[in-house]
Amino acid sequence: MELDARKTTILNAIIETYLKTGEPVGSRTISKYTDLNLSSATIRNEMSDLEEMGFIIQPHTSAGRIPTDKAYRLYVDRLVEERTEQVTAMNSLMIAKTNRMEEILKQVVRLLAANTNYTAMLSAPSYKGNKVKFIQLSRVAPRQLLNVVVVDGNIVKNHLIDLKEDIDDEQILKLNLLLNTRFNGLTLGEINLGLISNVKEEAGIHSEIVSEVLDTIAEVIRAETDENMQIYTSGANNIFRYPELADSENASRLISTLEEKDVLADFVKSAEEDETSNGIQVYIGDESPVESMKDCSVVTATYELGDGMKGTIGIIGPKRMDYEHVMKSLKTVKATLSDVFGNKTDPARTESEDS
Amino acid sequence: MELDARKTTILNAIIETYLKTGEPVGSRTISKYTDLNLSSATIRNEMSDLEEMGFIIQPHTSAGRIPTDKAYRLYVDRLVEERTEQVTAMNSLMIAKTNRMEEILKQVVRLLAANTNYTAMLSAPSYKGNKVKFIQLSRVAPRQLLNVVVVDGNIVKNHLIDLKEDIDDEQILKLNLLLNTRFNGLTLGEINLGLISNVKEEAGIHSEIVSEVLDTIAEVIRAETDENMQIYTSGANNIFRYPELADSENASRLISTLEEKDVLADFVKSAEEDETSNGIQVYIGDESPVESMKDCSVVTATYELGDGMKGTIGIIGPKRMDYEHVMKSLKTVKATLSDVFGNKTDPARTESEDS
DNA sequence: TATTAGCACTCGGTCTTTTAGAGTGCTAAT
DNA sequence: ATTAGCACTCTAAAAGACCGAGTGCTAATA
Repeated sequence: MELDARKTTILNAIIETYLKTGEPVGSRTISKYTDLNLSSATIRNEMSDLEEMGFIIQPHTSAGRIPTDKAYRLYVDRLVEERTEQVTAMNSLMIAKTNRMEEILKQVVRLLAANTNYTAMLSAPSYKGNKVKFIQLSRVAPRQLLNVVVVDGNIVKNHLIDLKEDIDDEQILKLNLLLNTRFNGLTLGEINLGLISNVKEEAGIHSEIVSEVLDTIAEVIRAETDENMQIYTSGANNIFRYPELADSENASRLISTLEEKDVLADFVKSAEEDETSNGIQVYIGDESPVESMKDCSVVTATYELGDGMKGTIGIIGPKRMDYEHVMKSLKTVKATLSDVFGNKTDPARTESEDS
Repeated sequence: MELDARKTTILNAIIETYLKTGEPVGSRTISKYTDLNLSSATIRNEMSDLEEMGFIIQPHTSAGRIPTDKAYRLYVDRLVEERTEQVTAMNSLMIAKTNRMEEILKQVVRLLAANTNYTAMLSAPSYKGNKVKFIQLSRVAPRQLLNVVVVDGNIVKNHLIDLKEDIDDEQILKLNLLLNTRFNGLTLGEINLGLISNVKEEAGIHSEIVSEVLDTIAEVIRAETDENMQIYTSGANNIFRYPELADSENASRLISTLEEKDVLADFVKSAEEDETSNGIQVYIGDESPVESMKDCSVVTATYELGDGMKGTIGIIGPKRMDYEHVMKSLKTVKATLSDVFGNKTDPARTESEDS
């Protein structure tokens, strides 16, 4: 069977009506809603076809129809094509001036949730692949060294090292020189255990201390490549706005996922991998890799701050979410973030991160 | 009217039964449950008295009675008195060895939630009042300085400073000297704007740069005294276990509070202020300063890591929570935390924090 | 005087029945 | 190909019936 123009119109009308009301849509409604001027009987026939084709289903015999995931997919794909590239300045998105990146991100995610009435998530930009710019050891106390690593994007990592034996200033100087010569310009990913053991040998003298120091650095790096991604969420309570998500069974699982951020982190990671042309990704129901979101749709976008720093923003809502609005909002936020943080000399960029 | 022994016994029976079932308790139940050997009629008379005294109420005419906040308060106070000081080793509390403080805290809060079946919260230890141990400026790029501040408790704060003009090594050295002389040994709270403007004058030369640097430091400190307390929560979904909290109205508000951590931060702060003898605090219903927890009870405990570093752990649950178990768990966690982190040379302590 | 048995009464919860209405599928007419 | 009409289905909501837990009161009892 062919999905001709009329069927498409009808299907669209069904989807849009359902997005608004959340109630199954009947033939009579469509007959009035569209400008097709068809009687409900005709619509019924078409609907019967559409059901056969798997685009809509009846929750029960004598109810109207609701869209299936397949229908949503069609709808979203068309939306994406239309590329309403008009990134309208979301004027409600007035970011209060703060210097603290973290605060800004929290605000952004809050705004996003408030603006859409869905749940919003945001992963802080991660700086995997950024180059080491500066390494420094300094003495804090007789047997305590502070190790600071600055990487591209002005991210600062630091770590305190407790030593078993003393070390004098000259040795520290030497070590600093060595570290900078060997590691500068490398990405954290490139500084692997092999390289580190190389440097250990090279250091020779005081290998004990060097070893300790390098182990610490290795650990910092490992912590980096690990999945300790910062994720902020907001508007979890919005799920209660949508009865189909609000039953305690489902809500409980969702809340749990949102609270224990690690599942979200995995999600974000995989979302960053399946890049799309316009950077926006839509997961409808089962398409999402997260079990607890089987009844939701998730729309994500990746934002970039230059320097290869990337993060992800996402909206989690019912399948009948207002995809158009959500995608527009995400685009706006994406643009805004790049705008605010993209500029190298912006003070907000000089914010440091913890180790 | 007097709250005599028999009334107390009956009230206790009511509370304990209600804690278990969550259903209003009738006279007949009590008549069987207690070893008083009284008929339901007698119990009814007593219950009528207890109601008049404000300890129990009927949700509706023909229902049993449920305890009021006043009754819970009585019950809890007695529990506290009994001081079951036997901090039993919560053997399920096997903290996996990790070096990252943050990870440990997250695990602790998760365990606490799992162990009690309520919602748990935990504030990371804050180091207000700790003394500056070490300050260092170093050049990262021609017009970029890295400012590192280490305070007692081995907390590292750092901040990058972008300069408008160049600065040479000698000047940096001088500044370092100045900063350490003037600020070492002071608490972050003591380094106020007045002192900073003093130092600014003292520096004299290159006041432009010094000014910039000091402003940055001032900002770091301000950020500290600000309420940017780290708070972890777990088991928010547990509220769905208790029907009296699970209606979407209430759940929504609770979830929202748990997600936007700032209200919790205020709570924690005030909880740290009203210290009790045994360090455990119980807020029943309206006693809690947080609006959305009017239908909950909250039990908090303050833990200390020496060095004056303090944090708070808390349990949020229904008023009919198992106070005894909760308090025991909190005590155990409190002890465990001090144990794990209290030791100065423990590697976990050398963890740094972000600025 | 304190306790208890007994009884009428209340009222929320559950289960069943009824009803209204939305929607369908099918058929016959256009 | 479209539509009007009709019988049929099924849900949600309303209405009623009923149960039972629980109470308050009174009169009997120890």
